[in-house]
Amino acid sequence: MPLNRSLVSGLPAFAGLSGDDVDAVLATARSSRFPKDSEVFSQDEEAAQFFLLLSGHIRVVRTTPEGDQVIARYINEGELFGIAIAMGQVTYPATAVAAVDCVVLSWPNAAWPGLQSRAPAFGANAYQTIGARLQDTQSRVVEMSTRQVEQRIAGAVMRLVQQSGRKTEEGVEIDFPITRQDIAEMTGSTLHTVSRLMSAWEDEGIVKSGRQKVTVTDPHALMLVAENRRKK
Amino acid sequence: MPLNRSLVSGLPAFAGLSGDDVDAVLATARSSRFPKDSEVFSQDEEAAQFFLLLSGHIRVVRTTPEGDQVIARYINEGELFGIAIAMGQVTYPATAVAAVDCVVLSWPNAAWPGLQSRAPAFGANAYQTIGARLQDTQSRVVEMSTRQVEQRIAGAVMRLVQQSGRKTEEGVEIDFPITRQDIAEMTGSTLHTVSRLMSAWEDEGIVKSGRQKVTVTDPHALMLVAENRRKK
DNA sequence: CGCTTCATTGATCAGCTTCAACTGACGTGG
DNA sequence: CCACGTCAGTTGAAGCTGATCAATGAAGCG
Repeated sequence: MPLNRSLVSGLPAFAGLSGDDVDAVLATARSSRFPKDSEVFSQDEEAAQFFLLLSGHIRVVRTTPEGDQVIARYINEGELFGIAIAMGQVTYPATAVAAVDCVVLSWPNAAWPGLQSRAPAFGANAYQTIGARLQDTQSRVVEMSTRQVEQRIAGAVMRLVQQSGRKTEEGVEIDFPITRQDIAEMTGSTLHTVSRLMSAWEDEGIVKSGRQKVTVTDPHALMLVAENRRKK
Repeated sequence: MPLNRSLVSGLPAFAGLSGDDVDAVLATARSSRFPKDSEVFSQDEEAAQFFLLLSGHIRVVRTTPEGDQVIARYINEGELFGIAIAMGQVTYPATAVAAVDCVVLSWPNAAWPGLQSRAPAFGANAYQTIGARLQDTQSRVVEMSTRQVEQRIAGAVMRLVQQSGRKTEEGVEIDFPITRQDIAEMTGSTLHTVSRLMSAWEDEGIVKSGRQKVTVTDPHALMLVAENRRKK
């Protein structure tokens, strides 16, 4: 069963491609399901494919030799991931875990050169994705070097709701289950500190949160926290 | 005066190119000198060119709106930098400062598409550079999240001597002037902490350092410090 | 229902920043 | 060429942020 171009035609990764080009790219792809908590690929594993997330949310995690985990990023619907091939990497530098049930497209790496020549815009979009991630990651280094934990956590939560927020009657909720531990691993902190701060924010009416759930009720106030301009 | 291909033919950025291709790439380049402490390009400035460092050392710095500075990386001889064009960026995300007198090649961004088709391997090498920097930066995030300041500083010094070391009779010296403040800005620390730790290392016979100068006399011991496996 | 996972909250403490003062090296202009 | 100003580095003291340790509670799951 061939994949329908309407699945992907609106995505940034396919911007600038003709309908025929889209079909040509899809011809070498296949679609698969990954249940919640399953791994799409694993750190240091030989990179044989690259991926696009059709639906769901994926957590990209790096583990140190000592066993410490750091969340490199969350992948949202429509984004490419695992594109080691486009960076000239032989292995995946991190593990990709389905944060919820996911549907992904995958291409064998062997298809990459052909796609490059058949639809150069597709390759260019992939490179742009990598460039954007490099900038994001640099910004994260700057943030970790210059802001305190509370500001970093506030910033991380802001970004999560902006990229993966879902409106509810209470505010904007992060669209997938996320623990205090997860937020700690995104910010270079501990679940204890995250818990304390989120409790304090809840008292101030900035967020509402529960088990694996975070809802921002006052985004403006959270922004002020992130910028350290809140009146205490 | 045309540039001689022998200037660059051994560099990774030109790997896989025929001699004619190298000449074609060089045809659109021009060479210029930047004296110590001058800026090659500036953060948020519109990106009009991309660069390759022929000789010298360049410091790439990000400045926050609050005025905090973070050193994103040092560029070594033979490396591409300022390749915003390859990441689809309109402005430079950081400032590039000559750490010593430098010679750089520069290309107008307008030449990029032509180079891509004339010598695709050149483009591929640029993308590989970006991919490698993304991995480096991710590793830095992991390091900042999981290691203490002493380990991070030791790791940063190790990397500097590996990438830009020059053998002397005392050990391996970092090949350009670097201050405690610079090392602090690379590691998310302060010049005071860097100074204290380097003094302690000097007492232990691991390094010798002076004004804008760092020499590692016992790389193995420094590695142990970086891995937190030193017997105190 | 018992077990596991996730979250909360208090108490303690240390690693690192911040503040402050001082020293020595460099270079430059009179 | 020397005096002085600036820059880089050192080191002590104090204090705070955030980690660590510990214990308890609540929610979900098999």
